[in-house]
Amino acid sequence: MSTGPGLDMNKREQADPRPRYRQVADELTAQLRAGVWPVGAMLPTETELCATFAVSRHTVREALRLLEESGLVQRRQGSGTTVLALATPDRFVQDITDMAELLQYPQETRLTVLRARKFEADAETAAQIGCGEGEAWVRVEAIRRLRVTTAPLCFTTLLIRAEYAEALDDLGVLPGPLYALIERRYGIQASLIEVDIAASGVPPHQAELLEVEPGTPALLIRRRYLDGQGRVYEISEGAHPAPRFNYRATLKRIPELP
Amino acid sequence: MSTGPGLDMNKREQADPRPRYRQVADELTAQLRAGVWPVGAMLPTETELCATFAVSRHTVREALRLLEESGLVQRRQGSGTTVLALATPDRFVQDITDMAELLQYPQETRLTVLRARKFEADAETAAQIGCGEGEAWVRVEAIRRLRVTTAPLCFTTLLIRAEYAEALDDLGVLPGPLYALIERRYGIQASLIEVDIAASGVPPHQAELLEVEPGTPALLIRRRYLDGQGRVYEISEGAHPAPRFNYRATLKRIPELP
DNA sequence: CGGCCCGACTTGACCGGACAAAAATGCCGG
DNA sequence: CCGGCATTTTTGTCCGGTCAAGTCGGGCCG
Repeated sequence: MSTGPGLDMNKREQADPRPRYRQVADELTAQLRAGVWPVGAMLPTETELCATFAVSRHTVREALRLLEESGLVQRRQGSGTTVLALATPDRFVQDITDMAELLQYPQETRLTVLRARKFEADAETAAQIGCGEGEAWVRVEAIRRLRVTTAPLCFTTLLIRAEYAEALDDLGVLPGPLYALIERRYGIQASLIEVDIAASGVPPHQAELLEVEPGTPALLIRRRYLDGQGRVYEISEGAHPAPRFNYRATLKRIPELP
Repeated sequence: MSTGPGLDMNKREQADPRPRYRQVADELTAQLRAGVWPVGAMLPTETELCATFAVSRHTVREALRLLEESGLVQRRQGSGTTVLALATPDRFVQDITDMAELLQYPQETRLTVLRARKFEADAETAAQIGCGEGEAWVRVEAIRRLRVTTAPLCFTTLLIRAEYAEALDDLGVLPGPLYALIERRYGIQASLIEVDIAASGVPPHQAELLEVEPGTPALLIRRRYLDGQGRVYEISEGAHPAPRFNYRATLKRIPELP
């Protein structure tokens, strides 16, 4: 039953024979964009969506999975599907502008900027969805701005996530899914290694290797930060055969660095 | 800072009554890691895997989807499923080391290093899978090192992908899936904008905005590169309502930059 | 009135089947 | 020998159903 006009508007059958669930996902995205459901609202149940689009539940679920991977909605078993973000073209321009502006700051001060942005986003989202800033929903928009995703593991993602690890921790975003992916892909458990270079007394440019535990080497990717108190931080992702939590370690001075 | 439980609350996923397809995916991953199938080999067909694990084809497909998202295998309709990478702990250490070494180079020379690495990886993979360097499979390992994934869109990913856009183009990796995600999420078509700053005559630090077409503004994220001939490139991702291909545009001089 | 339990509702996982689409394969005639 | 065509193989999509697991709210009982 071709009820929805959105389903009928597939333009070129021969050029774009899109799968059904992609059509459903696109139609849902369009409705999200049109403001049918505001941020924080709940989508119709999967059964209702089946009736709406005249497809089976499997197709609806596949479409919802695509939307969830895109970061548009969030599904919770037993509860329902909620709208995470209103992804409009204006929002895209705003996001790009924000990130472009962020890149203009020196590397050392970006974390400070991000922290300030977090509270702005909290207030903005609170006003948008009409609840107090202390509510759990307030964090949605802030999290969206620096979302740690269940992305396929690529090292650039890993690196950039390590770069903002501290800010992400402040925002309440946990790197669990990423670690799960590392575990599945490499068969090891990765750990977040945090080093207070200022406390170690070793200048960052002279520190190369650190030991998390005696006899347990841990590789690290050098990333240096400077907080407001002039303390230098080095946060990295490394390979370490231990459960996931933040490690603190002291630096080891090395003689030479090519 | 807010401290809090931090990563501790993430540990509630310790007791896991894992879904079946995750068990299948883990078992397949383990066999991949054990070297049952070498890089470039083809996995058993889905029907055979159904018989092997005594599950339905849907479960096998879900497991293969997980593996594909993790970058371990590649599926092609009509052909089969092939092994992309042997993801061992040693490989993880090697990858981390590679990226850490890459980060030690100045930003301007990283692309040159990546290009050199590409040919090394080509030769290495060719020897590993036993085929000529001209074969298509040679690119597999190189692609894996800087894989453009169909990741949920996060702007850090987008930024870092833009940073290596030129290298990724050299490696034959096309940013199609990423654009498709941008399109679904924001309802617009994003484009890769390439600017030859040297030809425009405008110094990079004085150039802020560019016009792809008359009257069509395109935001850009500043990323400057220097190739071997001393030419400065600026490659960025922007919002532009046009089909996906690389744009060339001239820079516009701006008076001031904070 | 408050805490607890049970049931309705919703998503998660899985099955067995069916057909479509793309690639590989083999056959055949030039 | 080789190019074109039909067949087979393999993955992609979709259906309708079943059961499990988590969430939420209302009613029961202390």
